[in-house]
Amino acid sequence: MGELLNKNLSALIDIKKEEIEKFESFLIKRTVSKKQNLLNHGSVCRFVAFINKGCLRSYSVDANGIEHITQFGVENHWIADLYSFLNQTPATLNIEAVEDSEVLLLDFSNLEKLYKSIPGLERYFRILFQNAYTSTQRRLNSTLSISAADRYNELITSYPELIRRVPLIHIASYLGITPESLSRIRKRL
Amino acid sequence: MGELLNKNLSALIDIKKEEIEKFESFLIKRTVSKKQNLLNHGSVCRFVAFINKGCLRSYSVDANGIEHITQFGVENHWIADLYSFLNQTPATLNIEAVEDSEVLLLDFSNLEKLYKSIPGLERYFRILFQNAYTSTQRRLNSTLSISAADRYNELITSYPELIRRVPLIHIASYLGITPESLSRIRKRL
DNA sequence: CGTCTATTTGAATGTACTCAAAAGCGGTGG
DNA sequence: CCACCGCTTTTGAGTACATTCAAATAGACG
Repeated sequence: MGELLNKNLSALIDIKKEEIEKFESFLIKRTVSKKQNLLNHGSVCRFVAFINKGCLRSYSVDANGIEHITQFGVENHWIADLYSFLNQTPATLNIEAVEDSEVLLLDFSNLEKLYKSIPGLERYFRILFQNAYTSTQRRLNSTLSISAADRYNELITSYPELIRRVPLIHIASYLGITPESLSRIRKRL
Repeated sequence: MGELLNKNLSALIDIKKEEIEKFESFLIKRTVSKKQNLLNHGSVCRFVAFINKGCLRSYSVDANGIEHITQFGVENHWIADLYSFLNQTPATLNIEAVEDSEVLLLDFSNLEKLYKSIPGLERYFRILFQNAYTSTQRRLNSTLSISAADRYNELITSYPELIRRVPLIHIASYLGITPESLSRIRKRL
């Protein structure tokens, strides 16, 4: 079901074959076609999703109707409205497929069970959250420290494939600027 | 040594008395007086610090010499340059005491040892990072979605004591605006 | 081929910025 | 205890940059 997930787990923790099988037995496979939503804001996020194939984005919509992208997720990464998931409160984020995608869903109550029966998972998610935390901190710091143009350059050098897979309108949203501003930044290069 | 830490641990995980004692035996107590640095950017962050008393801030300095505060830490919270700590690379952040403070330092190599000998710690830090991650995401989202004035209001309603303990110049830096702008925002209230 | 969305371009606007300076405040030493 | 000094906060004026609004062009997809 999840060779990719299998590798992902094994790369971070020592985990037995039967533990992986158990883990995978709790996952639900789902396909999400382009532009389709995996999560709608307002409903509780009942899962974390491991991306097997494709690309998704999570975003909020502000009071003026402007979208703000919190995360792009590609193969081998997890995506969710984590705050909603952890507190089982209505989501503030939407999650939408940028490409036709395939995800493995892990349910909230199942995750709690799995933490108990596969102790190594605590370590796995500890490392995952640790990395997610530091990269979000770095992104926040960039947002506060450097110009949109520099952030754009940083982004395309760190994730060059993103430009090919994601429309600029979403890149602009991720960077916190308008599509018009991004267009002008790109013209100057 | 750390009644506060003791409570903090016990609130999140099941942990035995002797495990807490073991944990605490690896901690080094240190006082940091106001304006003194606990960490200088450029040197490797060898510790995570649990704040027993006082208030510290972590911040970066950008190419124009402007400070950007990544975190305020008060009693019962941890502070570090986590990226530097985890990768044992030179820190990009400075950590400075805003008030006379007392911290308990946990060394990098000791933490790895403790993860092995006290399995519950994985869970403890998993939860800690999980929370840190979601709150940083929410802060990032606020930075991109709402005006500085609204972010200021959000901050003082969420952490009213911060205004009393931290000079406005630092609040401005945390919000990503100049002290002049913050002063004007406050005048309009 | 036609429609819908993404991207680009232009012009006018506004908000936060910089720079400069004054006022306020806290702490230290004589 | 008061005077001074340094740092914080406020205020003012001019500027710069991304934004908004509008419209044209380009691309993707059925």
